[in-house]
Amino acid sequence: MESKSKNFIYEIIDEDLKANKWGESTICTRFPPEPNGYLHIGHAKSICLNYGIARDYNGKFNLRFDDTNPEKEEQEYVDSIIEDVKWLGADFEDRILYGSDYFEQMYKWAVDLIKKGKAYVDDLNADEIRSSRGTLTEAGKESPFRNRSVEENLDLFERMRKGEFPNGSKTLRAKINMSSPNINLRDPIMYRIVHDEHHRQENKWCIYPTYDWAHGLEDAIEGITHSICTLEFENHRPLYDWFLDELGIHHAQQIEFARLNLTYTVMSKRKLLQLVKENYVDGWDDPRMPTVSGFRRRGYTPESIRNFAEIIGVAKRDALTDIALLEFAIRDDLNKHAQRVMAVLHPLKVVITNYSGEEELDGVNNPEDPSMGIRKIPFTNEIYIEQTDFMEEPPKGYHRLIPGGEVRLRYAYIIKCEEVIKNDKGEVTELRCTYDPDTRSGTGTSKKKVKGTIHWVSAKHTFEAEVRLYDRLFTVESPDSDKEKNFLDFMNPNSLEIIPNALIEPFAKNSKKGNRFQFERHGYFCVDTKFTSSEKLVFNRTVTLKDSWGKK
RNA sequence: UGCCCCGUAGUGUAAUUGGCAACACGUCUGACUCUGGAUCAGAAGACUUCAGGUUCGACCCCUGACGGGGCAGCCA
Repeated sequence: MESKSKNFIYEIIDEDLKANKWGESTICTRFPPEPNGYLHIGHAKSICLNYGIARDYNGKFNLRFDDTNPEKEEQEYVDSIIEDVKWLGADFEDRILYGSDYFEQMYKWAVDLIKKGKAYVDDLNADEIRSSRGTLTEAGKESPFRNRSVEENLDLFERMRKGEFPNGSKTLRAKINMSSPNINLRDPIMYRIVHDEHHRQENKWCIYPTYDWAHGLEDAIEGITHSICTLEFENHRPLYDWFLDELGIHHAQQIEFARLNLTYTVMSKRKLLQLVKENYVDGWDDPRMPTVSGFRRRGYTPESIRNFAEIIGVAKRDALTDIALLEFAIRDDLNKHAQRVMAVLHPLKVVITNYSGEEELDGVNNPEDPSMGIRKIPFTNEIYIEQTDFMEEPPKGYHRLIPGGEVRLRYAYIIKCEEVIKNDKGEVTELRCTYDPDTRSGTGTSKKKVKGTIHWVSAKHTFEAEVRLYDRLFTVESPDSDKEKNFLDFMNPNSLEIIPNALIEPFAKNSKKGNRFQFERHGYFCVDTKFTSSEKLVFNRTVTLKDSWGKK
C-alpha cells in the first residue's frame, strides 16, 4: 500500500491484517448491484472503492448480482451492468456471480434456523405485520403465530416453497425481539411468497429471500472479507451479525460509507427510471444522465471517472460533491489526449479580399503531446468564423475581431476587418477582411502582435455536422431535497441545445463513433454512438473548456 | 419522541493516532501563450458547530447541548 493518505476503510483493513483477522485468506471485496436499473456515477464510486481495495491488497473482487426480487429485475439491466463495470476497468476476472444461485443453500440455512427455534412461519398479512411492528418509540407486538412448533414451521415452510400458498399469505420470520429499539431486529422477514418469473431462475422458486436475509449469506458463501456498503445499512448490521452468528458461518466485516451526491443532478435509481420512463431523456444513456452509460456516451473516459473517485475520497459524513470536481477530472484527461480540431458552431462568413488561391497550413494535433503530430488545414479566401468572435461595439477587454481591428486566424494569418455587411434587419451577415501575407503561422516573419486568436474553417472544405450542447439537467444544486417541490419542477428546459449544421474542419470528417476531439476554444466533443449515421456525424459536447472571459 | 451514524475554508477530503490545520477542486492576482485552454508563480479563504472537562498541550479523548442524516417495505 502506497497511497499517501488512506481513507478510514483502508485503515480498518490494515488493522485487520495486522491482527491476522483473516488468517491465510486474501482480502475479498464485491460490488453487489441489484439488476433493476442502470449504474450511475455513485455506483462507479463504489466499484472503484471495492475494486481498488482488492487490487491494492492483491485480493479478489467479485461482481455479484443481488437478484432476490423478481418483480423489479431484468436481464437488460444485468447486461448493462456487466458492460459498465468492465468499461470502468474493474477486473472481476470470471466471477460474474448471482445471489439467486445460492437460493438452495439459503433455504437450507433457513431450515437450520427453524430447527433451532429461531425462525417461524407467520400467517399475518403485510398490513398486520406493519401494524404490529410498533413505531420508532413503541415496542411491537408478537405475532400470534410466533410460537408454532418446529415441526409445524418446517412443514409450512416446505409447503410455501412448493407453492401451496398465494402471494403475501405467509412469510418466514426470524424470531428475535419485537421490542428491540432497532426496528430491524423486530422479527424481520426472511422469505416472502412471490409467484413471479425470475430473470434467471425462471419459475423454479416462488419464495424469495429478502435482502436482509440474503445479503450476509451471499458474502459468507463467497468468502468476502470486507463487505462495503452505504450508510443506510448501518442499522442492519446487527441483524446480519445475528444471522451469521446463529448459523455459525463466515462473517464478513461490513463497513459503511457515504454515498455520492452530485450537484445539479439526482442519484436515485427510482428517479432516474422515472426520467427514462416518462421520456424526459432519451434513455438511460442520455448524455445528460449521471449514469455510467450516460457519461460514456457523453465522452467521459473511464480514467477520468476513476480519477474522480480518487479525488473525492471516502468518508462517513453525507456530502454534496460539486460537479466541478468531475469536470476537472475529465478536462484534465482530455486535455492530455484529445485531438484538436477547429469547428464553427454559429458561422459568420468572412471574405478575405486580397487573398487568392488555396494552401494548406499546419495545425498542431495536441500541444500537450508532440507525439500526436501535425495535420494539414486547408485555407482559402472564404472562411467562416464564430459569430461571437466579432463585435461591432465590443465591451472593454474584448480582444477578438472588431471593425478596423486585427485578429490572428489560428494557424493562418492576421486579418483586418475592413467592412461589415448587414441584411435588411441590420444583422451582420458577412465581413470583408484583408490579410497580412507576412504573418503566416510558423514562418516567424511576423513582427505583429495581436491580442486575439480565433478559430475558423474554410468554406470550401468544411463539412456540416450536428452538434449537441449539453447543460446541467437541473437548475438547482440539489433538486431532490426540496420539501415542497418535486425534483421534476427543477428540470432545466435548456439542458440540450442542438446545432443541426455546425461547420467542422475536414480532418474530423471520417471520425468514428466514440472518437473524441477538442474543438478549439469550445470544449471537448465526441462522436455520438446513438444518432450518428452514415449520412451525418453527431457530436456530443462532453464538457466546455474553462472560460475565464465569458463567465456566466 | 426511541435507536444508530455524522459535524474541519465555498466544495470534497487530510492531519504520521494528543504536538500550533494540509491537499485537490473552485475563486482572485500576475507571468507566459497563435486555444481568453494548458502551464508557471502567487493570494485570499477555517478561532476544526457550541459549552464545559481531562492534559504542559485537544480537530483528535470524556460529558452535555446544537445541527445534519438514516431507520417503522413481504424494496435494496
